[in-house]
Formats: sequence, structure tokens, C-alpha cells
Amino acid sequence: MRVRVYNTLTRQKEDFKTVAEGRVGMYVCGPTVYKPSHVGHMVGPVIFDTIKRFLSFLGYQVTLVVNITDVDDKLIVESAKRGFSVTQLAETITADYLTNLRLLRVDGIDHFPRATAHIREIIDMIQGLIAKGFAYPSGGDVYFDVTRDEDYGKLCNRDPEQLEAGARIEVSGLKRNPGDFALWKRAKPGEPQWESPWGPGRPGWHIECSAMSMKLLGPSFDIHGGGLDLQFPHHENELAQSESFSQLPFARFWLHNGLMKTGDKKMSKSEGNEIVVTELLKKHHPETLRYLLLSSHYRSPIEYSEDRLLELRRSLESFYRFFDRFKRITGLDYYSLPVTAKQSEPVQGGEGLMGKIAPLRQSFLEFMADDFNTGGALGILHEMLPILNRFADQAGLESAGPAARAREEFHQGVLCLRELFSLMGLFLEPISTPAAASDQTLDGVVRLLIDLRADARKNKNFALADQIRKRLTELNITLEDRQGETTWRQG
RNA sequence: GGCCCCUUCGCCAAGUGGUAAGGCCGCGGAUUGCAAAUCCGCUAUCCCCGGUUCGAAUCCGGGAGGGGCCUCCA
Repeated sequence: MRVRVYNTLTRQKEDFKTVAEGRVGMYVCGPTVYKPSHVGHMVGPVIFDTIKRFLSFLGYQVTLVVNITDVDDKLIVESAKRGFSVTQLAETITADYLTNLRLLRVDGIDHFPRATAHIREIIDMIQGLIAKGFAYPSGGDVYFDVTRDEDYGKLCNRDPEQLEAGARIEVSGLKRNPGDFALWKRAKPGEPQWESPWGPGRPGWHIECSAMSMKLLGPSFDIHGGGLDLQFPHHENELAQSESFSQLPFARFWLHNGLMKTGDKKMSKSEGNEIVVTELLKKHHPETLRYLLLSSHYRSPIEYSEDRLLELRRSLESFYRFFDRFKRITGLDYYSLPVTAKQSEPVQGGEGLMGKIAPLRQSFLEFMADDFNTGGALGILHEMLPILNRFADQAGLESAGPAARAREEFHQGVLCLRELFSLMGLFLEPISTPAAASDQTLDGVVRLLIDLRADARKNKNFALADQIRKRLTELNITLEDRQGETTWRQG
């Protein structure tokens, strides 16, 4: 399958070709761990996890790396403020980040390299850059000389001269050019520090990504991802120092995800308008958040709002109900159905249900192959749902008759749904409904009321039957009468 | 000031030259004792103006509005 990818470097969609046949190396910029993750931090991981799922499905062997930057000015300031050591702070915040990723079913990250665990590699790279004339030590710091890099600015389409016009460039007597950036920073007393040829200090902001991606993925790899806001200076600098060091092309495709917004403004720690993931997850299921992040194209900004999450939850509910229905029909648990890791035989269309499902499956894959259009792909899944429900309605699958043939067909259709949703990392496991399934007492009580209501209905005492149902509705318990039995659910 | 992006139904959102996916909300119908669930049906000519083209939401030019980056940021 031909995969098309929008490449920031060329500002156009290109055919996806890998450096090494059949393998994909992917590096995504993770957080600087000084404050708990906000919703925006989850965008990249979810998107790139989904991209990995898709590429793996196509048969690629994908290695996904997300770095943890655990030494930085921000950590020093924040840890002092909170009375922690930098290490303690980094560990606490890293744990928060990893927990959030796990809840969002970001399962595909193979390595989480930490900057502080790669000081050796960082120093080696800086030495190499100095030796090659791209960097210079100055007063205990080491700077990268942007004028020595021929194509500095190519990722962001900027001239170094233009950059100098920026008002925020820090004037430092230690730099040769205003645009030069620190590879190594001299430590002030009490700051985290490591020995180096230039005296005690710590890495600058961008170098850790160069050193760690090179170590884990080699000098040339396939996909480099991150938030749009990292394009400059972080990625530009990373690119410059990596290619200057290796004299080889760095990442082949640069993918930048759009930024999360709240109230029309970018969500960020510096704006102070961030929604902390942990707080959000107290009110919303992580699956709803993952669904939000996948419901639009990854390059678009995503507008976060409470109402939107509620709306999307309603959208997911129809699938949750469908899985219950699937169980009633087949006796099988949707969540136990196999998840295909790789693309299997082409799904046969033919007549009947699969004749409708197979072309939609194809459309889904085409959406994904076209710059990972998850929004379009999810739309397809929403088209499958009524087809499956209609089939179940028309074939009378919930009534007693044998209909083994139709049941099997239905099963096949749902397997396909399972396959595609698993590529999105959705519906991998049952959502935990706080009381419903787990609380035996509640279930017993509601079933008692259902039985009483059934008697009332049998006696045509609809007033009583309706009152029971109404009172339960007020308690957020919904009854559904269907052939032969009444079921209940919360919500 | 420089670079870049966006503007599609009430809201969200696909669509990148061939005549507008999908979701939420709303309305009507089937089903139901009544509901719920499910199914069916209904609601847009794509910010404005001009151009290219047999044909444009899609390409070009201009305008309006919104956003991102210009060394803190996923």
C-alpha cells in the first residue's frame, strides 16, 4: 500500500520510503519533565502511537523512541520552588507522564531515553562538533555556530539573518552570533552538573535529542515527530547539529502535530491555561480523550472543551452498546476478539454483509495511508456501525432461531471492526463502568425491580411499570426491553 | 516587521480539479403498551471578490477574519 506523508522539510506530501527496507525508525520529542503533563502533551504520543500501529500493520518493523528531557533550567527552578531535588522532581513528573500514556493506550513506545543517562554520548557529540569546526567553547559554555552550517534554517524556511530580527534573542557576550545556541552550559554552584572537557556543566536543550536518536536509531532514520511549536528552534537546531556531526541526512520525514487549544489560544505551560491530564481523567474516560485526539487530522489544531468531550463520549456510546449487543448475539466478548497485528489476507467482499464491509475497510486503510487521516478513517467506522446493526435487525439475530450462517457472517463483520479499531488503539479493553458490572448488590436490586416491573406489565399495570422505570431513570439507570428480556445499564 | 497555516451544515469534522463522508444536536417515520436501544428519512454549494478551466470547496490573485512560530513550550 502506497503511503503518503506530509513532510515539513519539503512542505509537501511525499511517498513514504524507508531508509532500511521494511524497517521504520521514529523519534518523537517528549516532555521536559518539570510539571505534570497537560492535554497537549498527549497529542504527539497518541498520534505517533497510531502511526506506528498502522505502519506495523502494513508489515514494517517500527522502532518508536520518545525522549525524556530531565535536566534543564526549568527543572532547576521548579525543584527549588518545591523543595525537591532535580532528580526527585524529574522522577515524579516522568512517572506522571508514563501513567498518562498507559491510560491512553499509547503502547508502542519502545524506548524512553533520558538525557541524564546519556551525558557521555552528549559530550562525545559536542567534542565531535568542536573538532569539525561547527562549535566552539566559550567561558565554560559550548555554542553551535549557526554560520558554519550551510543550510541552517531549512526546516523552518528561515534565513539566519531573519532570525536575528527576532526581539527575543538573548544577547550574550559569549556567543559569536546572536543565533548561536548552547550545546553545553557551565554549571552555577549547586546546579546539577557533570564533568566535561569544558569544566562542570550540563547539556543545552537540543543536543540530547541528537545524541539519543543517533544512539538508538542511527544517524539517518525515517520519521521525526513533535509538536508544531518545536519546529523552531528545537528541531531546526537538532537537525543542524546532527547533520553537521554525521555529515549524513538526519530524519527523512519531519511530522509536526497541531497544537491543543483552549478558548482559541494555544494550551501551554507558559500560557498557564493548561488542562492537566490527571485532572481531566477524573471526569472523563481516557478513551474519550484518545478519541478526541484522533477525531481530527493530526496537523490541525485541536480545540479542547468540556462539551466536546461529552459530545464525543456520546458518540462512543453507540459502539459500547453495540459490543453489548454483539455479546447477546454471539455470546462472545468483543474485547476478547483477536487483534491482528499485521495486515492479513485481503478481506473478501462478495455478497452479503462482507460485501458492504470490505469496501469500507479498504476506504479506512486508504484514509490512513493518506497522511494518517485518522478523522476520515473514524468516519468510516461510523459508517460500518449502522450496517452491522441493520444486518442484526434484519436477520433477527437476537431472536431464538438457529440462523447459524447469519451469526457467522455477523461475527466476521465484527472481527473486521475490531481489527480497524485496534489500529486506532480504541476499544482495546472494556471501559470500567464504576458500579454496573462489578457491583453484585446493585445488579441484584435492579434485577429485582426488573422482575417486579415484568409482573406489572404482564398484568397490564403499566402505570406501575412506568413508575419503576422512571424512578430508575432518575437514578441514572436505563432499562431496555427487548425480546424475551430486559437489560439495564447506567447512563 | 519576517516565515507559516487555517476559514466547509447550529456545533465538531472529512474532502486538495468532476459536482459536498461522518459525528453531536434537531425534526419526521418504523419498532415499542409507552419508552429505551436499533433502523430508515430530512437539514450545507463550501468567508467575500475576481481569475484560470468544459468543470473549483479544491488552482491563481486580492480582501476580511482567526491562529502558530521568530530561541520557554508537545
